[in-house]
Amino acid sequence: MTQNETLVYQLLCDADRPLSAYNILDALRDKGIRAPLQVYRALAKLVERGAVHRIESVNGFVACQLHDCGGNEVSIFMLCTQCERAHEFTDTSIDSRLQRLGNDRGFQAVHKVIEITGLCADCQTAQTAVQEH
Amino acid sequence: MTQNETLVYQLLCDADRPLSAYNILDALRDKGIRAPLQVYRALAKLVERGAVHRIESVNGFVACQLHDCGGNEVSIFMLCTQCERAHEFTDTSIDSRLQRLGNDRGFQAVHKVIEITGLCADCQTAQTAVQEH
DNA sequence: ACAGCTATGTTATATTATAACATTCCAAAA
DNA sequence: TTTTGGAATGTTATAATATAACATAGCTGT
Repeated sequence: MTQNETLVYQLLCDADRPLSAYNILDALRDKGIRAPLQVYRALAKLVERGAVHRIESVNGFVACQLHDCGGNEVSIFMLCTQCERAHEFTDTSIDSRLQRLGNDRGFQAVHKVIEITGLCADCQTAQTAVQEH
Repeated sequence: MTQNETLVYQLLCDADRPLSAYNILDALRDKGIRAPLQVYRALAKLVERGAVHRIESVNGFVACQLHDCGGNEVSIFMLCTQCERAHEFTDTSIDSRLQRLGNDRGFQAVHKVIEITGLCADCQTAQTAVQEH
């Protein structure tokens, strides 16, 4: 990994939620990162390599949470609108079903995005507690 | 539907691919649309009503292609990088599996995004033809 | 040394989206 | 009829996200 990629990757690993490119830029200013392109270039490489995933729904980036995520299986993200955390899963059955849906139509899939936005369990209970209060 | 919503909706219905908000703005300038907000406001209403879907992977918008798309089932989009067309499907099995995946973790889903990017059947054959040529 | 490739840096600009505030329009209550 | 309250609209400015174009540096194999 190059210098800039390492910086960006480490930051994403330490973060507990997806970061935008400009979040990253701001966080790494004192480490020598000065322009958006430096961040976007590092991100592009990391994403290409599967070390980082782009979250389309929030225009953000997270470090891959699955050690075995070689890019073979689709990652499924659950995104909490409250705490902003992103949890990553895979599901073989959804994966193969989606694959077949494409095959049936002769569609040659290159990239798949599955993102669920809502309230995670923790934030639901927190919210209920406030309401009952 | 209001004036602006009608304009935007008609344009999207006539389009054969997702349009960006600024595509729409440009196309409707001579119809009285002058500012991004007019487009974004119309889009927000149309999306809320399920008449239009936002495509996260391309930051674009398409008219719903499913007459029965009441918003109950998740829409699955296949996006061709060549012709840029977006085809919309639903799949009960993926839908319920995804729902269960959320339920198992106590996640309260509000919105789901499923988008597959790649080459549609037509563009694959077109591309093969060129290569063989 | 030098040729070619990758990474880097820098400035400018394109694209996507929203904030803040003023105005108009219309329907329902007085 | 007037008023008044809400929705829709319009306008300007600006925020947030992303890429183009070009210059430089560093490294590797010949």
